[in-house]
Amino acid sequence: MLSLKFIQENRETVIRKLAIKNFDATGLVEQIGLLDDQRKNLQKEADDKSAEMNALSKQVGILMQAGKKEEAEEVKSRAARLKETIATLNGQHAGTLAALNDLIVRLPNLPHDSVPPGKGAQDNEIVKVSDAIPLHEEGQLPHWELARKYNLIDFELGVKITGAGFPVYKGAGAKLQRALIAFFLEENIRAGYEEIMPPLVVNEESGFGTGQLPDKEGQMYYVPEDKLYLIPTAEVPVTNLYRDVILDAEELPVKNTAYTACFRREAGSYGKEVRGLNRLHQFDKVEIVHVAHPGASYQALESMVRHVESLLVKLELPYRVVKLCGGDMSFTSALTYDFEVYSKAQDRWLEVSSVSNFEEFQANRLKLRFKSKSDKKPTTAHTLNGSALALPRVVAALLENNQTPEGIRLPGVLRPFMGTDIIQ
RNA sequence: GGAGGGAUGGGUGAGUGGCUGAAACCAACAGUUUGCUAAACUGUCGUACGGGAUUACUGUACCGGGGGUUCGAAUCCCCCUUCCUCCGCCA
Repeated sequence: MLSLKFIQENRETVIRKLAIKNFDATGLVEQIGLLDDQRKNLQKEADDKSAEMNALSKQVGILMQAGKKEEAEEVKSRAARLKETIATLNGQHAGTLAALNDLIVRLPNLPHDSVPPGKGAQDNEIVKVSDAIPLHEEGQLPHWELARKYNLIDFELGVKITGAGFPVYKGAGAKLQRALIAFFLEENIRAGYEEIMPPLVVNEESGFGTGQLPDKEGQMYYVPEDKLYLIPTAEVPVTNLYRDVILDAEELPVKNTAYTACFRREAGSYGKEVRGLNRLHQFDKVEIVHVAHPGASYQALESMVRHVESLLVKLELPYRVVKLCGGDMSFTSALTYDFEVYSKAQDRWLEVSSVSNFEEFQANRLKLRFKSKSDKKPTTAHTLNGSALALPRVVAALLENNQTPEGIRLPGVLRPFMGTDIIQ
């Protein structure tokens, strides 16, 4: 969420920038202004009455000790009447604050100045395409057929034991998962990320902290008995590590990486979008998370983009980098780069990573701040995250792009983890 | 799952109804002293939201979280969370 102070001091900017995201904030900003005035007035009034109350209470104590019982009783009854007034004012204040919050959380994050306008995916800006994009050839098999041919993944078995979207990886298929996870983690650690292995379920506070709740509630699996949510991404537990935290300025930037399974209900998806590995309810992903100084967060974003790119280069996959337009960006992001790999047999671009700077948006909710020794007040940090990388579509592209009559040729970097460079 | 005991500022830890936003010590930070380091001394040393010439100063709230009793709660009562000890179960 945006901070109330920022909204109040930058009303025009908020409205102008959110228009890039095709969001008309005019009414909300105005209502927020009105409610904020109301809130301040109520607080002043309630605080003043409370001060009065505290003074009276103190007086009662002094009178009692002095043995002036009657006078004390008189002051007591005055205080009792004041108490009701204060309760009413506090109630109104709480109500106003809640209403104000409801409005504030409806405002999306402001897009960065460089975000191009646009309605959807067709307006995204392609910032880079790797060399040598292979041509689509007839007769090549899509990954779901290759997975069957080489006995790597059994989709039907997943349906039997769980349901659609829960594939069973077998043999070299299972090993390839482990290999990719290990490869990504090792690369991330080498790039300075500390590995985290977090819980796969989180509580409600964490869901709110990163913004999955309340609006994306239906996209998460939920365990009602324990009020726990299965994580849709490692971003949730890892970023929430820093909820309600004031870091020392010297600790920045925080760089974490985590492998987790991810669970998504994906309500409303269908057709070729969900074929094979294209969209799953459970999948594996290695995530990178940054907590950065506000002055350094875009530098951090660039370094994450370069790092993710290096992974795709090492995997020898054809890829492109896309800067999302205002209309295609998420609610919480200020700037997002998507990485897509080309799938030859499907003749499609598949998203394998999304790298975003959320600036203060998540940190405001998380109350994630930092302070140097000389600072009087804490400053809100910036958070960023990205996939490095999500497995299923990488696997799809690896299988489809590397099919040969002899088998699936694997890139050299996986050899140490697979023990071979061909799947037969 | 059952029984009992805890949760106080960065840390240790005092505080059982009023002058306590919280003693003391440690750590940290700034200054004085010093050839440097150390020591010593002095000061600062939580967060949020208000008021204010946005300086000074000042109000309110917060002692794990929520509710209650009271003129007044860190302190008493209830619920929850969590940690420790014991029992049960268990990878």
